[in-house]
Amino acid sequence: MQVRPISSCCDPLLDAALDDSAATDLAGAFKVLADPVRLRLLSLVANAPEGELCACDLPELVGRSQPTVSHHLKILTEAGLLRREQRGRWAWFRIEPERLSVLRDALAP
Amino acid sequence: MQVRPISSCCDPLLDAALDDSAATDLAGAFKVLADPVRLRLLSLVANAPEGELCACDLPELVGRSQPTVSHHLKILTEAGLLRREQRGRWAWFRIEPERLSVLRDALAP
DNA sequence: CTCACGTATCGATGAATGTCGATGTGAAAC
DNA sequence: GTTTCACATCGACATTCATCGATACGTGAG
Repeated sequence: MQVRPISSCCDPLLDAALDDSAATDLAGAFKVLADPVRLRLLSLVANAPEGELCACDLPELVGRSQPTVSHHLKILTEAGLLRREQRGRWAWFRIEPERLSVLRDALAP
Repeated sequence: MQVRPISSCCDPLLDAALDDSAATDLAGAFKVLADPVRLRLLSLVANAPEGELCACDLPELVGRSQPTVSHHLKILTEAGLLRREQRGRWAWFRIEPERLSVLRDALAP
């Protein structure tokens, strides 16, 4: 999946008609959230004890193989929804909550 | 695409970890918004002069064939985001704005 | 009843995407 | 240097989906 960082692209949906390019950008952002495994990864990291989670625990938590989890983590990170930090041999992830507010604003009335 | 009416399925993403079934429901809702043509249809209807738009005008407005537009309108209607009203030979569409707030709440902090 | 027209459905097709086994990469431990 | 381990990338496959031409459906007009 081609992923661009989620960024403010447009007025709220109900306030102004989208042009073609803004619609493509916004649809791309929603596509990142349109997968159950990615939503679970996001919510697991967001609700982790210290606000962060080791990638090593995620395949078992979401019931998918290690390559599949790695694939989804890359998409979430490239979208800017997760921040990756390497510690020794392990990768730790945190939520970047501001990115979600961009999408929330696009749905605002 | 298999579409279910968008309905509240879960606490906000950042407040509680999603279980498998809630994640599937929420992902399905975001899938409806994950297409640029559907987003343009939504915003065109939402910003129409009288709050409603005739399906007959939409293929030209979004640059897609009549069957394609009909397909997307069905998905949006089944998701509950649009309301369809038949008038004679024409179909008119209005926004159902409450459905968007379900998704906005799922992204709330 | 028949025709005209707006819309929905069907069938086919090409493109995108989720998935996983196999393998590559890079860093720490010995 | 070699081994081990965590993670990323690759290649292949099956599935899903957007798209459109052809056609069916349904409603109002004549």
